Amino acid sequence: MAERKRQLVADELRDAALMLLATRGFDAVTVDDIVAAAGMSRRTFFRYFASKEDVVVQFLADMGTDIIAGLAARPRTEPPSVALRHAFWVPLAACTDHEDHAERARIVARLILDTPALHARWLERQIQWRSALTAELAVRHSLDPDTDPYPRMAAGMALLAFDTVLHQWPAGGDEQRLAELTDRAFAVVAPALDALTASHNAG
Amino acid sequence: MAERKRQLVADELRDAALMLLATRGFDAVTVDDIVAAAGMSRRTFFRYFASKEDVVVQFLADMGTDIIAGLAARPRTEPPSVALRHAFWVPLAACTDHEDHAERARIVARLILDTPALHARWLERQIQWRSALTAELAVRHSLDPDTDPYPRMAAGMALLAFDTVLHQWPAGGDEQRLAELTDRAFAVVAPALDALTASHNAG
DNA sequence: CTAGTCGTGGCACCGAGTGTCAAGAGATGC
DNA sequence: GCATCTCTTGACACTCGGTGCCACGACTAG
Repeated sequence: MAERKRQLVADELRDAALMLLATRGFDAVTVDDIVAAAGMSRRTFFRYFASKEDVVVQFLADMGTDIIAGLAARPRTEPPSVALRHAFWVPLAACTDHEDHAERARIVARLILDTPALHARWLERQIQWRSALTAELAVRHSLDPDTDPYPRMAAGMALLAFDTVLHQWPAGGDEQRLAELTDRAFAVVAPALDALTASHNAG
Repeated sequence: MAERKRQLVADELRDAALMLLATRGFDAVTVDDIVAAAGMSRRTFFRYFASKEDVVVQFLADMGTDIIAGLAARPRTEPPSVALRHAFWVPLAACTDHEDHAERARIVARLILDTPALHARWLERQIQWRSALTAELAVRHSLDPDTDPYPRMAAGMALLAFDTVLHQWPAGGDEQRLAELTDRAFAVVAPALDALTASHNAG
């Protein structure tokens, strides 16, 4: 009951923020502007979001856990490139499901790529995902993540593919090409990802 | 003449900052602490460094340009993995040349990896390098960096290898292993980097 | 000795983010 | 219905990073 109200307030804040940020740009909007538009106090804003950047980046909060869970759900017999591509594709496809959700996601993507401060936060988030992915890949292939560079770098390559897709997405127009972009990006890193099976058996 | 004094002041500031930051931690040291230790005014600090993070990150300013220049200097007949590994190895080896310079570099590396704010800046710097590397790789292989994902991802993979080396460097003890770490890291991404020659001729 | 230039310090200011406290809205118990 | 307890909110004050502005002092040219 109180939880719904909390979510409602957060949504109100987030919508007001996204609208202002997308139109005026990140740096030209202060937190006071946002709370004025949402009709709340400055202090309340920081109770719901840890920082101004957080309003935008929190948008991708669940995506990370979904990716990890998706990877864990893939059968271990699958080559790394395939398992990782599927794990990343699921939340990416979810973004394009709902019409308004997709448009908002593109706004967020643009905003993140255009704003240095947000880009930095997005990169930090990526690093968190990479840590989790590294751990998952380590157990998946029975490797020590501290000594063997493969798990960390495999996770990094998957994120690199994901980042490339995100970079090309707002630029192009069609949404259907998202799948194609994803396939092409993962195809580039696939040779290195799947070279594990040989080097693993060898080393 | 005046240039030497500028450099002298900057060094003074940087040394004082690094000493405090390394011992007390990044967040526990204010700019006022730094300028007090260096015997200068707060305003002067920001004339030499754009931000508190900049004191640490500027340490790696020249490295990026060196890497790009190093890549441009490699013969085009070289496979991408070899050319990139050499380009990254040169400034990395330079860090280990001078004794004190090496120790300071390790302090900086630790500081960057341990501090979220600095880590974010380092990632931003990496992105700048990636842009330059992408452009260089694009002309190097006659590809369009906007449509073909390879240049961007190849640059990203090289940086991923570099980042992995930096991550493993302060953890281990020996400096001689730096070359070994670099070789191993680049060996992981080499299959994807050198798959270009086949896909390029095919596509 | 004077005039122009440049680095510097001091000051005021903005914006992000935090701690603290009082007031109000509900839910609960009598 | 009323007291009470809790949870959220708003307001104020404060710290700190960062910037604009201006005046002072040093250094140089004529």
